[in-house]
Amino acid sequence: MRIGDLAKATGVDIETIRYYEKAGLLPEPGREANGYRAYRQEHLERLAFIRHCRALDMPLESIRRLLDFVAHPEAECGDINRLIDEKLARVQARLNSLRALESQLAALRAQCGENHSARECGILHELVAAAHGEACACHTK
Amino acid sequence: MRIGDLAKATGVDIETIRYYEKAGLLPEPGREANGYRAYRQEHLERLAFIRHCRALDMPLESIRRLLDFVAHPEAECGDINRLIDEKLARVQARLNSLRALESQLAALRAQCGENHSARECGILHELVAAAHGEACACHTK
DNA sequence: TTGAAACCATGGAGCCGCTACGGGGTCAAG
DNA sequence: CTTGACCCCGTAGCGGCTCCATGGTTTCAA
Ligand SMILES: [Zn+2]
Ligand SMILES: [Zn+2]
Ligand SMILES: [Zn+2]
Ligand SMILES: [Zn+2]
Repeated sequence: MRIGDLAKATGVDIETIRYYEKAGLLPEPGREANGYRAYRQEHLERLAFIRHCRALDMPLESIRRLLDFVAHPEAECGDINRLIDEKLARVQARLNSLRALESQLAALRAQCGENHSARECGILHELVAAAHGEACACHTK
Repeated sequence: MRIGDLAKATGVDIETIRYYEKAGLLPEPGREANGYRAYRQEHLERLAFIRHCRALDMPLESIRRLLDFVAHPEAECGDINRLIDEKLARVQARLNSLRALESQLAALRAQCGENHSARECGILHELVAAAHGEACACHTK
């Protein structure tokens, strides 16, 4: 399997595959006589593993650690749980801040109805007023 | 006002202030005889404006455009509305994908209760199985 | 007066996870 | 013999900082 075949089989961009190799996530494949990378089934599975973890938005460093566990199945899995728990906590924290952000933006947006000159735009007014230290619609409460 | 005073007054890191200047968001201040930056009230307000926008997670490019409106109050504010609307849409899209991610991670986490060897870890099993093309707890639905 | 601590300056590298480039080599079909 | 589809490598760019190295300036106290 050449890199293009692997890319097609997994839906991963060729450059990304090479990047994973350089990042130490994907083991260096053998080479054909002309220097082309020659992949085998194990690479395909490994790449699928990586992409599945990426679909869960795990950072490459976490994936590296998960791959270590795959390679050393005798280790205790406590770190795996912790890794997921921490990721979950980060996602929930981000959810909370995004929810707050959503209502702030909505409050700000409500300050301007139709088109008019920027001078009279409620949105711009809020932003400038807040920069002067006054209360703003988006950050009250 | 020297850069350290401005930093203290706004809570913005000194390096970040210099970065905003280089990025064209903060106008170049005058200099003291020794080359130190000399800020005035207008810089403080401008920086507060920038930070307030950043608190709304607006990218620097959007802030640049908002500052253009402050400088040109006769322009129509339609673009301001659009800017907020687009940001709001992006926040909501991100919220949706994060909500999905949260339940995926929770489902995955539920695969492993207590500590045991990685070989028998439900989490690792799911991830490896998914890489083989089998169904996984996190992505069934 | 001296000397340490705290401030300021510049330019460049590093973070993450790619993505896009530029400049080349390889190989089969027409 | 040329075209096009592949492949190789190395480097730079994205955003929004953050940190570093190296060196000059100010400010205070001993
Ligand atoms: Zn308006
Ligand atoms: Zn606000
Ligand atoms: Zn487990
Ligand atoms: Zn899954």
